[in-house]
Parts: sequence; C-alpha cells; structure tokens
Amino acid sequence: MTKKFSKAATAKAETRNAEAGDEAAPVSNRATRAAERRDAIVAAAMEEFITRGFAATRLDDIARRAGVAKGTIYLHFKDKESMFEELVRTVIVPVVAKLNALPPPTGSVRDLIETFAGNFLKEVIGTRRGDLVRLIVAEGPRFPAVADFYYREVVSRGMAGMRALIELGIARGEIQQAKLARYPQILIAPAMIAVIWQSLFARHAPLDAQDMLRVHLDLIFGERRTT
Amino acid sequence: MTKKFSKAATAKAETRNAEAGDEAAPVSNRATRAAERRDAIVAAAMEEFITRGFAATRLDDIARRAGVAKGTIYLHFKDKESMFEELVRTVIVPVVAKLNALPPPTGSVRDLIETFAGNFLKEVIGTRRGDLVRLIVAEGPRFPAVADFYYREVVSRGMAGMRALIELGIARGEIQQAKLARYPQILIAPAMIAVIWQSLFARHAPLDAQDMLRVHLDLIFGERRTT
DNA sequence: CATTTATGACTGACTAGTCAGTCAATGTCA
DNA sequence: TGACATTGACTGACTAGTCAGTCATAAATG
Repeated sequence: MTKKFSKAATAKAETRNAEAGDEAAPVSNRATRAAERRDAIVAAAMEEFITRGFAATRLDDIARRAGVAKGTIYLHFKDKESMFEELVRTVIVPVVAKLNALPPPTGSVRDLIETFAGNFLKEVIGTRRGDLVRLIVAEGPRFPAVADFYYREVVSRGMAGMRALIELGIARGEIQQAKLARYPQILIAPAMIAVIWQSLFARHAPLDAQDMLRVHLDLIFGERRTT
Repeated sequence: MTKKFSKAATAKAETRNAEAGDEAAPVSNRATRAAERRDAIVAAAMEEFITRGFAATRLDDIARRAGVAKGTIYLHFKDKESMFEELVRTVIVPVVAKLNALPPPTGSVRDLIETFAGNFLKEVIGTRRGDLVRLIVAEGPRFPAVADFYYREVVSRGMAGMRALIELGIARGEIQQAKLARYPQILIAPAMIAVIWQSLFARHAPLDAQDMLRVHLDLIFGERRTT
C-alpha cells in the first residue's frame, strides 16, 4: 500500500513536470522543486476548498491530490487556516496584476467596457476563478482577513477603475445618468450575478451571460447604433 | 443539574408561549409543546448555520441554544443534513407566501417596483433573511436539493413576476429598453449585490442600498420627473 | 556524511448520532 | 375524584469515527 502510493505520487510529479514543459534534462535545484510543490499544493487546495468549502475539506485529500504527504503541507503553511488565506492571496495576485495593466483609455468608453466584460466572461464566469469568487462570498464572514484582502486588492480597485470609466463616459456624453458614478456596483452587478448564477442554477436555467451583459450595456449607454 | 436544566427549558417554553399570544390558560398539550420545540430548534439552527456554515456547526451548540438536549433534535429531524434542508424550506415558505400575495398592478410600474424594492430593503438586506441568501449561495453547490428548492420556489417565481412587470412597463412606454424583459436578472442584480455587500464589506465601505436602488431605477425608467 | 527535505503512522481533541432510562402528561378505573 | 398505569417526549452519557497537526524516521542532496 505504502509502496504503491509512493510510486503513484512520483509518477504524478513527473507528469506535472512534463506538462510544465521544463527542459527535459536534470529537472531542478531545490528551490525550484520546492516552488513546484507549493504550486501543486495550492492548486489541489483550491480544488478541494471550492468543491467542499473550508471546514469540510480534509488536508489528507489535498495532500493526495497534490501528490505529496500531509507533513509536506506543513513545510509550506502554518496551518489549515493560514493556508486558506494564503491560497486566496496567491490566486488573486495575478488578477490584480492584470487589472493594473489595463490598456489606456482610447476609443469609446462603451468599447472599453465591452472589451473588459468580454475578458471577464472568458476568464471568470464558469471557471475556477468564478468559483473562487463564490468561495469568498461563502467563507468571507468567517475569514475577515480574506474579506479584507479581497476588498482592498480587488473590490476597491475595481470600483475605482469603474468609477473613473463612468466619469469619463459622462464627460464625453456617452452616459446620460450622471449619478451612476456614485455606484459602480450597478455596472458590475449583472456580471457578479452571472458568476453566482452559473454555479447555482446553470442546470435549471442556463444563462447567456454574454447577451445579458450586452443588454445591460445598452441600458447604460443607450441602444447600440452602427455608427 | 437535571432539575435545573428542566426548569430552564420549561421557563423558555412558557416565555415563547406568552409571546405567541395563545390563550393565557393551560399552557400546553403535548403536540403544542413539540411544535414549540421544533420552532426553537429551527431558530437556533438558523442562527448557528448562518454564523458558522453547515460543516462547522455543532449540533451540541444548536441544542444548547434551543434549550434542548441533543437527542431531541433527532426526534424532529433525521440527521444534520436533512435538518439543514428542512430548515431552509421552513424559513423560505413564508417568503413565497408573500410573493404570491403581491398587490395587483395598479399605478405606474415604476412605483410598483419602487415599493417592492423598499420592502426588499427593509425585510432582506442586512437582516437574517439576507444572511440566509448568502448561506444558500455558500452551501448551494453542496446541497443540490436546497439550490433546486430555492430556484423553484423563489428565483423562478421572482423572475417570472419581474418579467411580467417589465413587459407591462414596456407596453406602457415606461421602459425604453425592450430587451430587458429577456433578463429580469439585470433588474434584480443590484439588490442582490447589496445583500452580499452588507455581509462582506459593510464595515469597509457602507453602502446606501436605498439610494443605489433609486439610481438603478432611474437608469431603467429614465430620470424621475415631478409629474 | 551532514544537512535539508519529505514522509506517513500516530495522537488527542472533537463530534454526529444512539439508546437505555426518566418523568410529566394523559388515560383508566373504582 | 383520587390512585394507579401507560405513554412517549425528552435527556445526556456514550460509541464509533474523523481529522488537524506532530514527529521519529527515511530519502535526497550537495
């Protein structure tokens, strides 16, 4: 049993390596291997936490999925709780990076937002990232640190960005409703609802998020004209 | 210990009785007491599940909060899981009743929806009911039965009602954007976001839900005019 | 071979669910 | 009506099992 498990774990590690496309050669120095393991643990934990929630997730399952012994987890994380918090941070950081690297505002505000919405659709709705959002909603109240972090890094920035766009749209006359700048939430709300809808009700009533967002933008900017 | 505990439970039951406003007289037959206890358990469970989530909630805590022994819970519910499911049903049923008893559409559609939004604000946002919505979002994926029930009883009905209102608004010329009828979600989205916002971010950035909903309605119906 | 890294068997704390026993409420009978 | 019998709602100590976190041991590394 022990033997078999060991072998399986090794095989898995190699597979992961191959997938990652490293040079076929000697594979790694210590730091690299350690980082790879950490990544594997993070990925496995993400999967487990998303499907079971924090409390119901077993570290044994994370370890097995990551192809690692349970003790190894404790070489990278203090305990289950801080693992969860760091996990959220780790996954969110690249998102923030992307938000910061948004293209400068050229073209109409409507086009900008439409592009943004398109990316959001592709990269969030119906993906692991979307599930992460739901997970944060679910566990946030019990993990103030997570809720705080998410607010600071994602929500407040996203809101500020949206507000700027809205103000630009108002200045340019693309947006009529001036008070909208007070509540960027209104602009984002349908997208968030789409995220939640997908994971709760998709099988009852599939939602064409793309189309819904377009209708919403028409509402804000006025019906689209083929200029 | 046993004596003391018994007394406490009895006292509690009587208090509840008084509140319920039954005839002051003989206090209870067996069936009544049983129903009262069930209610106490449901209330306690609601509180615990909301604050800790399903997996992290201890039946011992529910029992203590309800002023009941753990075994008693099992006289009313098969197990923890079905207790959770029945709990959600029990709490949601009165909401459905209210939805069904909506006033017939007189007056402008805008006023109707504004009234509806007002009630929603008062009775859901920032209340236990709002927390219940968050709980359903949180646990839904792990309790398909709950998600199904919630969809069938609340979401689909609410959506149908909203769609009808929107179509009425379009017919009357109050609403310009005809395609809105395809996505009642757009109308409801900011309200849902407000619910979630309250429980996650209220302390970082309090949200004036009332005002936000008004802005949103202005967006849909056009700026309010003092006719 | 000394040191760093990884392992997984083990421990102890914790909890869902059970069940033998208690006792207040109800029923029965003289 | 009062004495006694029956019921079944209720209790809480207990069982069987789970799981986060530890640590002695083993493998890998340089």
